[in-house]
Amino acid sequence: MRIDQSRNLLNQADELGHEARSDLGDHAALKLWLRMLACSTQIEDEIRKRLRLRFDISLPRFDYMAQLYRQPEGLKMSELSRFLMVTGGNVTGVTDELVREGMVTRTNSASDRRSWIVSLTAEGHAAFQAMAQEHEQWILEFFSGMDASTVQTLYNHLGRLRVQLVRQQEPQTKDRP
Amino acid sequence: MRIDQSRNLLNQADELGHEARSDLGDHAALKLWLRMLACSTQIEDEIRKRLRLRFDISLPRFDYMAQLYRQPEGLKMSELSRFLMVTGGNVTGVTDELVREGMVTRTNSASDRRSWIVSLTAEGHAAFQAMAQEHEQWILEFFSGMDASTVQTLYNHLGRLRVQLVRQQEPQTKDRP
DNA sequence: TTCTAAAGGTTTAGACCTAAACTAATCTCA
DNA sequence: TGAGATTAGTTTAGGTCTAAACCTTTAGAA
Repeated sequence: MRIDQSRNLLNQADELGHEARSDLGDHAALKLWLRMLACSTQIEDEIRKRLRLRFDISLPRFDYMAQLYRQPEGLKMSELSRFLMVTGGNVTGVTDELVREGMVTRTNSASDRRSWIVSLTAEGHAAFQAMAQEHEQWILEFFSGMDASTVQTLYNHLGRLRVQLVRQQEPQTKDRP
Repeated sequence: MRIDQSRNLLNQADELGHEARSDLGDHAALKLWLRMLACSTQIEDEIRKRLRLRFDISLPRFDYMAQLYRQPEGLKMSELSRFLMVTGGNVTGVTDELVREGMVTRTNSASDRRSWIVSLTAEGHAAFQAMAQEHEQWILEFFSGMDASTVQTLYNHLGRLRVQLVRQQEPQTKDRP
């Protein structure tokens, strides 16, 4: 057979999935990025799979409910769109479905007749709480091989990375006097 | 206004995007995961945007060409499907498009009349090379705030994480004697 | 007030992906 | 050898997302 199936797990991790765009140069940053992407993709896919299997819900809808869960007073559609980083049309569709299933309600905004205020129903609140609890256990499982100080180190480094990314990609310094 | 818009960048990084599923508990692993997801998503979205802008190509097609680039002798459709972690139907569609644009060719397999061997044309090879070079510069830019030793540390930690994930999620030990 | 620009939300067309049904070729093994 | 299982690839129906056109309401300026 052409493909050597007996290579060890470490080499496998190098070649599986996204870690394969790097054949031009081999700068460390590129390799880091591809490995980070591979990890994220793998975890996200597994979460997606488990959410579908255990609760018959998609990840985008889970994220939608998570945003409402932390905002008991509800959110405008446009705020949801911004927080979830998806288009308004998408929010409209997901909201329609979740309303149909009794998970959220649309209320007229008192101050703006164009707006809706969307919030979780009691049923939606309870449903999300149950899902979130299990979701957190999955994450603990995925990272169970990493000791606490390593987790903290990674968390700090990625925090700095994130700040830099935000700075790089939003260079519009809109100073309002 | 209800939303405090004057918070600093660090707090912003905490609350933007995916880092918002964590209101139930606050275990470190969960926070790490959400931050890692936020970083990956942000970088990936930016790459997607730039690929579209500069080369009018989608990220999936870029990844497809990357796989062929490192396999000059070509790949079977099924191998592409496995390496890219997408369904066969998807590979069929992307291949059709890239063939139509002269980037790849389908050749009959000598040993298996069911199979195609897909490989980059000379034009496809050159096109990918140009894109990959620029792509790598983008990555260097994104990680430019991180010193070399930090990059290496992250790379190693994520390597161990990846190995563990593979172990956890493929527990089927198919020993063939 | 009234005209215009902007913002909130919806609809529509289309990109990209999957699962499942399908055809054709290959493999297995009694 | 030959029936059944498996594998390679394609097609189809449907889910999720986006961009852009659209309508309504609000805000700002003359």
